[in-house]
Amino acid sequence: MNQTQRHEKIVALIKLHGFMSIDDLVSACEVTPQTIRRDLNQLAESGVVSRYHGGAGLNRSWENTPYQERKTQNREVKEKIAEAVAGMIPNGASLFINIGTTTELIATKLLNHKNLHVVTNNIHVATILSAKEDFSVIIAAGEVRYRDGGIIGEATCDFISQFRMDYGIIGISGISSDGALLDFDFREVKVSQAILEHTQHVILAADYSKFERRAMVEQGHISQVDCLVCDKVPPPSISEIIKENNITFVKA
Amino acid sequence: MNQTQRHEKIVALIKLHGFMSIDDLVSACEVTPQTIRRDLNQLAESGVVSRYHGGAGLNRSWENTPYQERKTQNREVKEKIAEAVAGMIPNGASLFINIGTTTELIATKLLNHKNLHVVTNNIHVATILSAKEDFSVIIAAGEVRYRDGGIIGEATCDFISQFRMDYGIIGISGISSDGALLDFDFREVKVSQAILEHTQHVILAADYSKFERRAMVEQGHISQVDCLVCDKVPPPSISEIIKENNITFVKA
DNA sequence: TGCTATATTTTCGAAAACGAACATTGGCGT
DNA sequence: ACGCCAATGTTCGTTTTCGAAAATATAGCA
Repeated sequence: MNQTQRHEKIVALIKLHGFMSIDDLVSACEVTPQTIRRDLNQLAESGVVSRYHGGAGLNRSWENTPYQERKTQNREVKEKIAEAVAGMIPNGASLFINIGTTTELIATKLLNHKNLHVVTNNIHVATILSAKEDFSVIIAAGEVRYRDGGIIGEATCDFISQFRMDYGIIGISGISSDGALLDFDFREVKVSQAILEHTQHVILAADYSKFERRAMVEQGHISQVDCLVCDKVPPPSISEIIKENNITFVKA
Repeated sequence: MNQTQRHEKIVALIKLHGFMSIDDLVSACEVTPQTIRRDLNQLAESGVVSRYHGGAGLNRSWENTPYQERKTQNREVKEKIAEAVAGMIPNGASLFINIGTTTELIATKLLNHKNLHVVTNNIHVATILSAKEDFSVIIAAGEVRYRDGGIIGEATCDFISQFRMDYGIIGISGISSDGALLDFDFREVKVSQAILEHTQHVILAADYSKFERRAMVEQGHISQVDCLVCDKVPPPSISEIIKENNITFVKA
């Protein structure tokens, strides 16, 4: 095996496992620890992997995709919201889960449930939940958006419209003070609307920062929602709308 | 922050990053290296993470799903086949990619191409390829099979039948000596048939072990294929069929 | 063949990480 | 207040890993 080939192999192994110790790589490549060290140093130099004492792991820069960053924003808060939402879903229920970092977190919290029937247009949610043998996970068709793994488009809407589920879990980009639900991509909005229309109980998961964010496309109105889960009590204008429409508010 | 909270935080960080060095965790948790060491040893003891010199990484047991194991079987051979197949695809082409460990590997080798249009029923392929901004990745709808991330079912076939692509890349479970293509799941077979029917050039990627494997469901016949990529020359009976049908054979 | 460049192994002292033992802190119940 | 116990910090000798340098192997070329 050539040096270049070995480098490729090492990178592949690290990408597969997340981390490889020197010893692991020694037995995988059948060369001396020193050679592996030299390889790792070179690969680290060129920025392909991150060097650590005893081995090497995934490159740090990979974390810095905008999407991954968003994922760590407000993580503590989002986790609490996610747990609260997961607690509202009974075993055996059928549910929609749409695009969003929060909804993805909710998916991980649902892994201890049993016999859920899930329809989603989020490829990451599908991957997470398909690990459970007793879940039936159905993914919508459409174009996969590269930045967040969301599936959008007309085909997606048509597909979703075939179902009628117990729960719909949706995230949102922003909520304006008059209660309008806002998003950035009109194709995603269509999908969300389809979910809203084909669901018994709609649960909106939104951390407080969403009340201060503007977005371009109107997705619907908070009055279409049955339950709002948030980390803080929303601003007065929203609170009033919630009361008027008998929306359950859950503070995580 | 108490010990339990810190442990949770450590596990979360490791799951997020794949690997954390002692130093990283020290600055993240603001405790002594020794405390982190103690924590990591406890967590490693209870099997939550894997301990390494200088830090800790994701648990090894995660790799041992049957699917992940299959993925590393014959890896060297499959990589060569994958590279050969990827080399046959021109930039800007449209292609189907179906379920299979080999096809997944092919997807990773396609990452250096430009402007591909891909339709797939493999959730892992979709995840891999959606990382490229200039690709359009379309995923089929249907139920996600937990063991390999394949999407199958009637809806999947209908969806695929809407397209007409340049290339179809398919894997296979087994090939019998009379040239029949075999698989284990009849729902998957339907999808493969749909792909065969809606593709200009069908490329079959199969390592030699497939010629010795039996499977239950007949998916089609090797004569439907335009090109076979394999690591060795197939057995005589197959070679004859290949010649008779003018199938291109590529040895990786 | 002999020369040169590159890749790899071997060797070895320095630096880092390790674990064990001991000291300190901060609840918690009596 | 007192002692108890678990968690954390501190110290120190030991083990592991590191990287530089020298020795060896491999390949290409005159």
